[in-house]
Amino acid sequence: MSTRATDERSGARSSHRAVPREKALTRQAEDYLKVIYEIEQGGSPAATTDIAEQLGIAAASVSGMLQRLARLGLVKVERYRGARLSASGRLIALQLIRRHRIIESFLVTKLGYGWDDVHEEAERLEHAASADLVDRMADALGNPTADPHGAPIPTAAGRVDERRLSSIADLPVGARARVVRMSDRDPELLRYLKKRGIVPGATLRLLEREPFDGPISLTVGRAKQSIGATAAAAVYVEKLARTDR
Amino acid sequence: MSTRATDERSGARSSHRAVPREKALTRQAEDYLKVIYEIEQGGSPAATTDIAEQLGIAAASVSGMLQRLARLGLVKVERYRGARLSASGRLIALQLIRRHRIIESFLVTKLGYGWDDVHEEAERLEHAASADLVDRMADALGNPTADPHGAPIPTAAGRVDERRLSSIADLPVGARARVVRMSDRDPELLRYLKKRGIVPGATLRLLEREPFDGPISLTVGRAKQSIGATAAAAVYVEKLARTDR
DNA sequence: GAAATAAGTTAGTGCGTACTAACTTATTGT
DNA sequence: ACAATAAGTTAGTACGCACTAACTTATTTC
Repeated sequence: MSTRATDERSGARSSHRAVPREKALTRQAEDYLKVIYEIEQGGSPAATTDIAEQLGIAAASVSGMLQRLARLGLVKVERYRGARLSASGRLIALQLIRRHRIIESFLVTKLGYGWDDVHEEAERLEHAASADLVDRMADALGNPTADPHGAPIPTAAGRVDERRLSSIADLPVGARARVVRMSDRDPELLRYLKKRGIVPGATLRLLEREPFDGPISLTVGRAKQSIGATAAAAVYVEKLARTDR
Repeated sequence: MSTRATDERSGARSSHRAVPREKALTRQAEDYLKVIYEIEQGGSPAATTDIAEQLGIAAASVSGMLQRLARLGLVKVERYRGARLSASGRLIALQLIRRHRIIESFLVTKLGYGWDDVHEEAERLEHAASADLVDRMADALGNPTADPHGAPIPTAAGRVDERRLSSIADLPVGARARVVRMSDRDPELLRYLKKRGIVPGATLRLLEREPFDGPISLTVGRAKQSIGATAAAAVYVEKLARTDR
């Protein structure tokens, strides 16, 4: 409650240096960095089309913005190959994700939002909230390490657990697993899954999987369920030893 | 906790009508409406230069934006005369002010911010927070009717107490008055005033006033103070009958 | 490995929102 | 009343960030 950093988005002081340091990014630029980060988590550089699709804009617009971000030193672009975040771009993306997840947690815990319904609100607030505010929210929540969907919250310095988790869609038949986190994108889907008991912490066993993205049957607790491939891909799990009972 | 309006800033549904209905204003447009509202509270239409000064931009830029706002039916502009809000512009301004004040209250009450230090944060959040969020914050606070600086909070429908208050600067010598509210603009000034006991609810008596915007001496509680004209102009009061003790 | 297709880029356009410079209208002081 | 000054406007420019259309480079497939 004591050491508060001075506002980091006023852009007032200049301290003329060669490197064109953080000049208060626009909301759009921030959004690009975030989706590039997320796409990169898949292993390969972020392709123009993928970024465009995530943001719901035309691919041509992305080409333009990537050049600007490259000029700002936030991404490295290889022409016709895709973009990767630079260290500073990555930091910004992680801070944004931190904000997003803390805000989601706060909305759920302190303001009675449903966990399936906070994404959009957080999406807007993350660009407006100062680092100070986010730290205070985190304090008020007891500095949680995961958000309501089970996603890990990066530290202010940008450290996160980036382990790749498998989704239900990747599980072999017969495997037992614990739900660790789920995508926060689609409220409908989240409600659907919640109704079926598929929430972070739940334990499940995969019974069988039809080919061609067919239904996947599994037990959740002692209930037997059957879900589609899209739903399965949105649920990330941690495998449990088969010998667990 | 039940009836939540659908998001009012998505701008997705069209329902083609003649009137070009609210198409999700930009942050800037919203800011213009707010300062026009505030200036208009002074009695006369908002002059271009005044708007420019409040927003810290060039007058020429304001002329341009006023035309756009007029096109959107949010203000009425009389050339070379200034702008007034239309009914819909006014509503938007009041909703923004509602957001601002509820957010300020929330930050102070629930997140430990100092009342002298919330303005800037609220200034950003008010554009990002949905009506739903603001209502939830208001609920969590017990639906306060004034913010930490004593400013009245408009209802969601846009009703506010718009009585003009006099500032300390307007008080006649000898008058007793109670501090009702103060400008939230300048944190420094607020801290200065707070240190002197000049906060909403405080009672004071004006002892004397030097001419030419000279110092004003007054008693606050039983302490005697002397403050400058600028500080005095930022404190709004309600006169008390001289016979009060 | 050449043709077909997919992915990516450039060019040109439009809108929002700022700027400066130059001009016009309103107000004020003598 | 008229010159000086203040206030406001237009014109032209720039940048961010989107778009479509047309072109280029990669990848896939026969």
